[in-house]
Amino acid sequence: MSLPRSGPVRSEAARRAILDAAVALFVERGYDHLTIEGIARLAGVGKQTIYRWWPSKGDVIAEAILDGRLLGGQRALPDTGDARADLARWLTDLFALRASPNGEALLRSLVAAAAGSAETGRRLRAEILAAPLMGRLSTAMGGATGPRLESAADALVGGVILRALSREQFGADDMVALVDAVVGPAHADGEAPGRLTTGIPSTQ
Amino acid sequence: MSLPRSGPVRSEAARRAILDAAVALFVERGYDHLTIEGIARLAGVGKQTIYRWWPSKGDVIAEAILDGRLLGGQRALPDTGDARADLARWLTDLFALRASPNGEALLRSLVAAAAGSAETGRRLRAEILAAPLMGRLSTAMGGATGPRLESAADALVGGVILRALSREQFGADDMVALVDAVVGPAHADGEAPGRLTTGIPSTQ
Amino acid sequence: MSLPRSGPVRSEAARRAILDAAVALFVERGYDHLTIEGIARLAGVGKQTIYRWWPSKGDVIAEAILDGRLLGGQRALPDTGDARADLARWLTDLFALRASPNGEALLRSLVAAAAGSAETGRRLRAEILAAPLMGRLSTAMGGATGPRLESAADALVGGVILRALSREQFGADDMVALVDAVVGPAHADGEAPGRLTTGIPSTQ
Amino acid sequence: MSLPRSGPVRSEAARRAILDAAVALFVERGYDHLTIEGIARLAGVGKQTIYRWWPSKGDVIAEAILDGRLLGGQRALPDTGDARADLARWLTDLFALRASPNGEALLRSLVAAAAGSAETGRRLRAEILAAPLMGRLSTAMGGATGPRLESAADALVGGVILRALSREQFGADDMVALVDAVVGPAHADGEAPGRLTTGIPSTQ
DNA sequence: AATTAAACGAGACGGTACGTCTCGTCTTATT
DNA sequence: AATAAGACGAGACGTACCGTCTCGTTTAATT
Repeated sequence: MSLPRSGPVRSEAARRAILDAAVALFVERGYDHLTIEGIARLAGVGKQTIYRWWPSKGDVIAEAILDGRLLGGQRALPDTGDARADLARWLTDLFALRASPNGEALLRSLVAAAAGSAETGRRLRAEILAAPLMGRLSTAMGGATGPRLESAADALVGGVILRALSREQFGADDMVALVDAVVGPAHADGEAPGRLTTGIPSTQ
Repeated sequence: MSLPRSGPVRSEAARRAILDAAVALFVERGYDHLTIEGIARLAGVGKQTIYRWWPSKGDVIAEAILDGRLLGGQRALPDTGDARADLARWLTDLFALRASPNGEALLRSLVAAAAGSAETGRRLRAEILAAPLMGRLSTAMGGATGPRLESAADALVGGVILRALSREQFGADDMVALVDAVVGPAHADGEAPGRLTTGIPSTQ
Repeated sequence: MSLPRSGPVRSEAARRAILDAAVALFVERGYDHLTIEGIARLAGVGKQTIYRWWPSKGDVIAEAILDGRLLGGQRALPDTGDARADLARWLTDLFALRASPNGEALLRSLVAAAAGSAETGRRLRAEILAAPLMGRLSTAMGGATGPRLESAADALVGGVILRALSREQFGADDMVALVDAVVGPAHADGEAPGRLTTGIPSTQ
Repeated sequence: MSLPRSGPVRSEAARRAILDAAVALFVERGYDHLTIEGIARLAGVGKQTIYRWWPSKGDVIAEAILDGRLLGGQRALPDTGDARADLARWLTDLFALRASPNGEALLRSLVAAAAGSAETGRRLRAEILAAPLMGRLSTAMGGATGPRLESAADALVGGVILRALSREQFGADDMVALVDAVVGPAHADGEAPGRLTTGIPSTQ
């Protein structure tokens, strides 16, 4: 039951141009050098067209994330059969944002965007902590679910973010240590990895 | 062995006024509304006096952190004998930045500052991950040290940061779950807390 | 043949406010205490609105002169029938810029503006050497025109300016002497004023 | 009756270095780009050493003029026997400040300095209107002296300055016209130059 | 020789203004 | 009515100088 309305409808072309431009500038210069004027200029769009549909640059970025224009590839997770190694590998990729040049700076920029915009913060976590990660992590933890699983996921991703913020080197070994810290170390014998030895077999 | 130099010496009064003003404005308005002009105005100082000694507003904040003007109280950790509970309590405090009004927003602001300034990032992690936390965490983990301990600390603090960024509610229960995820769950019996109950020592 | 352009048109209100403010500050404080920020402040206008339309404060003043906001009254010339006396009187007025308080300082300020801005220099001379002066001077010189007339006008006005620059006193008598020097002295008898009495018309 | 004073005496080396630096920067960049800091830097001198002895940059320039570092060559006047031609030639030189590159800009800069500093104004006129010009001009005017002569000199030099301010072209012909306007035209016959040929003595 | 005091180089300080950039709002002509 | 364009008031950016004020060193005249 919406009011019938005449006149042109929202331009999808403009919307796309804006998001494309925003992503391009974000990747190139980072969140805090990102400006509405710059986006409008690059997109060939009037500033008002941006302000009409998004309240802030943070929300433009949030929508770009939702559209998969940022972080899109981050959802895929390798599957080598070794869940722990897969997780470590995926975290390494996250840290370097898929090995793109300046990927670590880009991750920090995403964090800055998240700090500045509630919507971006929500979406950033939702996208990173998406199904593949949670599934594999649950497996590695012997089927954990609920708050315990969520906390573990937060701990993993948060650990990576904290290292990125501190500009510390963070190599593959550290990622393994991080996974160990959260999932528990692998066992010397052939037993399934897991924190508990209650006899309930890890289904990994 | 520095070159002897004549001329007036750096004004400690100006330095203090600048850091005080920066902290006040940071707490009040957040990192991205923090401006050099605002700091200079409030501190009663010329802008050049700020630019003379700090390359950016991020470095001013970094020095404020180092001076203990921000996060100062964060180093203390309760000691009730129950290391796990103490850690959970301390994380709750961190999340809400010692229960100050807008404490969570302040934490996000610190993250934004860390994202924007390398020095702030380094110092933020260094100050948060200071001795008390590491000591207690090591205890709770059964004496872990080295990369394993650092990773666990990153995981704990990073988990809190990620939640803060995502604007999710994060109550005391969630903190306990986070500690459990990283340290391992408490035991029903009186045994020493630890991840493994098999008697097999952590080989890490 | 200009490109068709959409968008708002230049604000005449802003233009007027800027010129008014510039003139007020110029008269009050002189050219070298005139600042763009001061003009913007007094005019209630953003700085960019000034920079958008004028490249420098000199050009703002140049436009004010062209608008008749400065020197406006300078074009009128008394007409008592005695062209020589009229010229001397007018030069006296010019020297003291119509007897305004600080008029002489104002004249020096105009000279400073002319020295600093090409456009102001052009307009200053054009406005001062306007029709009334040239007409009367031509009469006083017995109908001179062309370079000879222009040179005489430059000599008269330049003489006044040089005295103003040197801060020498320059009274009515000196003005008469200046007119005499350029136009030639009055004759004792009732003959027409002029330099040559040979009856040979000046062909210059 | 000065108080006995111990301590070092004013450094002549510093004084010279300052004036040299001031002249160099003035010639290079013009009066309004001339700064005390720039002079101090180039002279290898503390700012206070300048402020100790001169109240403003205008007074530094005024002293440089007095020292003959600026306008030094301007006092010489050619002597070809034809006073009118000599004057025209000298005015041409003045206009182009002895044909130095940017000489005309330099003249305008001197005018700006004179407009801004009383002492510079006084000295500028005094130096330009020095003995050689006055002598030759008096000759060309048939022995005029006193206010009449001064007025004529002002008219000549002022005419040149006004043209320089207006950025008009001003060639040798115009200089001749200016001399004619002030001194009177040359005669076809060999008679002595002068304004009146009637034998009626100038009553001035 | 020791003392005293000013001149000197260097440069930190609180300020003002520069010219540029971006903000978010508003106005126009076009589609 | 939505758009591209862009003018507007506002104000922060980082830089350049202002004129004043320490500093520590150097240099003379006076003790």
